[in-house]
Amino acid sequence: MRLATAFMPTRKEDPVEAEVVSHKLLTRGGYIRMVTRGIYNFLPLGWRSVRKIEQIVREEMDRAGAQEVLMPGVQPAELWRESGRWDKYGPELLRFQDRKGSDFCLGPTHEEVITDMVRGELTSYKQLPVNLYQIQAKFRDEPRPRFGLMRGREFIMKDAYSFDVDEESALKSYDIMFEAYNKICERLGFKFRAVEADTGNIGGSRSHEFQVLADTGEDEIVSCPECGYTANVELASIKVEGHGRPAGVHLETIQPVDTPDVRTIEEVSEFLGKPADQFVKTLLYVVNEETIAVLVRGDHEANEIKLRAFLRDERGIEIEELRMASDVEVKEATSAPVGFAGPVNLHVPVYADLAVQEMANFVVGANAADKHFVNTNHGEDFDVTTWADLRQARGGDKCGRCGGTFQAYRGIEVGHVFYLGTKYSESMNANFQDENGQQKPLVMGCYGIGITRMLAAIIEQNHDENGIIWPMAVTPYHVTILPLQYKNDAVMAEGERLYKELSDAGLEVMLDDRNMGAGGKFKDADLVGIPVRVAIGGRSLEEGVVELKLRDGGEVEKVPVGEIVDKVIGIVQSRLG
RNA sequence: CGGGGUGUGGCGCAGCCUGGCAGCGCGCCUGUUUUGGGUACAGGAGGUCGGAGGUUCGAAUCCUCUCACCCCGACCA
Repeated sequence: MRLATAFMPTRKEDPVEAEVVSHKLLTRGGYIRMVTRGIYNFLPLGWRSVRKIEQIVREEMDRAGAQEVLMPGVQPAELWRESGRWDKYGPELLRFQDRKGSDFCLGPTHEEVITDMVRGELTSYKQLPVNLYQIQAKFRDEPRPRFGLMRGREFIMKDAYSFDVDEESALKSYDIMFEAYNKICERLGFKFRAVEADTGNIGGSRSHEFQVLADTGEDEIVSCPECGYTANVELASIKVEGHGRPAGVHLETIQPVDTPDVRTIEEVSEFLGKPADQFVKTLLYVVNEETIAVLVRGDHEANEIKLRAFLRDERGIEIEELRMASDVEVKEATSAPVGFAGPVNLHVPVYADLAVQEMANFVVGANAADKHFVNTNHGEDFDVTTWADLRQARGGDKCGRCGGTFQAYRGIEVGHVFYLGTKYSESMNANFQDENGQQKPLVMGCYGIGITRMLAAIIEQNHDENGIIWPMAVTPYHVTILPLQYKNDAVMAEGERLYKELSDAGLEVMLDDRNMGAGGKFKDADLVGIPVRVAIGGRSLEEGVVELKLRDGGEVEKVPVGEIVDKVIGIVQSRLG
């Protein structure tokens, strides 16, 4: 590609709305442009890298025995009504009507369509297992798109769906996908972790996320160096040492204190001069119309996913609705404004996190405006209905599996694998006949990879202050040639020669034939991030050499013009593996 | 959805408070200059000031409504 006529609009300045480095560099480097919030154009360079990522994913999916299909972006409401998700999915599902007034949506995921596609076709156990995938644009009307390609509303995803005869076989399919995802992340050069995860509203029971480690990631994960247990903080189980208060601690008498107009833990903590870990937070939730209280230590975070699992598994509650109580409901339950809720004389079920069990003489809200209690003790001043692990894990917590100490990381979720079971096949009547002639629902799994999110994640892990540093596997071009003096015919001719010979050898080559100064060419080359750079200057050319430099480091190397072609080919081939 | 903010040539911004010629830097075009990390000078093109309504002799500026976008909190590939 010749830059003189290429559509590669680079910029000197960061886009004002960009927060993270991948968004800044993709925009400045001429890879993407925003069309409207959460929706992007992929310019020629950006699209080349997207297609390379797609191709790697495609190769690994095919190798794992999956078959590629393409489903529509526009989906009829009937299928969603059949699965029950038309009412459950919420405003993230973009809905609209056709000219006849029939309901449609833009596909945020494709369980319904794929189940519809195979039902009536996969009718015998002899046809199974089958795994189908597609690479296609999804649309989710995210409440808050941000960070460029990391959380768009329209994004490219690879989604795969497996169909098996029973759970055992389905878990084999799951493991095959799990391995394929590891392979894909390795080929893309990611530093990543496969972590145990929540299943969200896709449904199902077993699930792993593939998290690329990056400080800008939106997810928090913890990992135990002792036993290798790694999980999203939403899910990670925490071991609590011992039980109850430390022996010999003297229990003080509960006392009310005035706390005028201080509500949050930080405010009260500062006001009373006590650290947050001597507070107990009282959070009110509404479960199916009933108000409940959840207690966690002041410096801990309650975890709605654990709470949900606890209510379902330990309390046997069929959860229709679980949400934080509204201001009005808080007032009803505590007869105080928001910010002063506490467990003393609170007439709702009280579920407390295990960490609270070890606390004594702590501070709680007094269920009255501008008042808190100090020296509060569970068992003395209030009763806890049930103790449970209800908080989010964090670095330094004890591993729930082995008692080791968790390390915390931030991650970008680029992939997610689910064991679905028969959730969709049952609701949508996708059955097959087993070897005994019995009708059985297909057992399913589903597997997603955010292709365009991966593009952003690669840059988050591969950049410096000057720009992108592409891994050879996904760079839009392998090598860039910079003839530095555009009025020097010998320099330009040498550029043309290298461009032709390297292209003829099968490499993807960029030639900066623009009529501009050397400085601008160097700046753009660093920004755009092509891994191999060959600079041709008038003086060094007279000495019979050109200058080779790799984007990921090292010094400029002078290479005789007769050797440069073979040398570059060697570098590119060795890096492509 | 809740809270905070911004909309002015392609990009980044000033002007608004206190109404009176629509400006600056970058980029772009022409010429000269420079020729190894965004050279310098001169000339030039390009804007319904997000939109609608109102106040006024006069509105980018004041008022009302509206739309869009950004940032901080609950979701997900």
